Amino acid sequence: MLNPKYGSISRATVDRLPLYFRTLRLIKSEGSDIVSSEELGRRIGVTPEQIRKDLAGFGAFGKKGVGYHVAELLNNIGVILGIDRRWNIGIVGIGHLGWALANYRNFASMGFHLSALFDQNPALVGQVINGVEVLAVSDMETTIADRNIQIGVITVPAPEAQSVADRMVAAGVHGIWNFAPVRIRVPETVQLVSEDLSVGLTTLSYHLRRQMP
Amino acid sequence: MLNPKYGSISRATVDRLPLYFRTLRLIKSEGSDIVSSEELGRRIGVTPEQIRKDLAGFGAFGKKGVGYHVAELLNNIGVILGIDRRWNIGIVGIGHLGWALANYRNFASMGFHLSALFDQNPALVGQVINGVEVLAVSDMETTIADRNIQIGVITVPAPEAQSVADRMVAAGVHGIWNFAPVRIRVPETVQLVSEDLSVGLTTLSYHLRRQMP
DNA sequence: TAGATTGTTAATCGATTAACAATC
DNA sequence: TAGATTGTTAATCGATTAACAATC
Repeated sequence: MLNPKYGSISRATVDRLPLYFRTLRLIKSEGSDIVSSEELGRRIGVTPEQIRKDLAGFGAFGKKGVGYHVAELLNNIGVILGIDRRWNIGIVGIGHLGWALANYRNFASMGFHLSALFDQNPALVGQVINGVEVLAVSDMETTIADRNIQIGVITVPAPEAQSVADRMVAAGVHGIWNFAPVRIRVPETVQLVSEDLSVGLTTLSYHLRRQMP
Repeated sequence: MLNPKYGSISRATVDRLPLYFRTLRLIKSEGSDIVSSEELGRRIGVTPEQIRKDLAGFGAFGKKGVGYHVAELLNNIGVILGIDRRWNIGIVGIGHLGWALANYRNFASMGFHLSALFDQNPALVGQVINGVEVLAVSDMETTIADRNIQIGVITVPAPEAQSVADRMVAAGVHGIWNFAPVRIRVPETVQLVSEDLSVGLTTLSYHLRRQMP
């Protein structure tokens, strides 16, 4: 059963859930019906205690002395993550990264449906990427409303990111996934997740420098 | 001066340094010579105490009663992050994402030099992307050695990622930046940073579900 | 039943925040 | 000098790890 007292879940836990989900899918595809926190932890690189603690925040999904039923746990985590339903997403800025995201097939298997693409470059408008036509940025507001787009993806240059976010919010998106390397501000009612590709590479460089000066 | 007792630095601190660096660059380009932890924190969305604590782990870069000299701090953080030198990177797997990374111009401004591209698809081999020719994956070992490539980027499908990583390590890379959604194992002497694009979108979905059931 | 493994409480560890003396 | 702001120490907060009773 699902624990109703949500909210006391740490950010770190939420970030691990997709890892659990992905690994459970793999385990299921291998034909296992049952998995222990020990085995799951070994494959992900997390302690069994951590997994049990994380899951216990949402409910009691396992059987003592047995383990977790793979298909059942997968289903429960899917519901928790909200990927048991369909989310319509729209990408603004069809540069290299936007184009790559528009073609990312893995998203579909988690309920994310590519509903619209936008770019300000007239040469791109009208082109079809992964079955979706690129529209002018001026069409953004009406399209977000018409196609019931809940999630906006920002892949425009940093200086334009805030204004795109503002327009997305005004048009009614509930969440923004930002790839522009700049801090964006949105109302508290809108969920914002920002990615920063340069952090990873720079972290690598930091550790390499320690090692080989 | 730089504090020699490195090593007690938290992961969270290292992850914030690139943000400091990026924002200081912006502040410098705006013409400011001096910045306080208060102002820097306001722009990044971090408390001033956090910034002072983070920086103090590496040395005393500020002037009491005054603040931080922007150019000087920028230079110091650059040295700490190891982006004051050149790192040669090679990308394996020129799909949508590999292609986007090969074209990412921001990397060059932080010392990352695109030195080689590899793909197993014969149709791609010989093509030139961002001035660099795509080579066959079979050429990987010799090219990594010849071109002194220190950082390998993995953008191949998950099932192939581990074997590509093994070959990179054998060929002598010191760090791996992995985008394949799978856990990769490397020797302790090799630095590994993994990105998982699906985590961000799934986190968004999790929070949206809380808000609009 | 005996062995295994969960869910949960307690102990530890680490990171953030608050406070303030040092000093420009 | 007075005001401002750093660097650092102490207090708080939160997350992870360890331990174990419950129970399949």
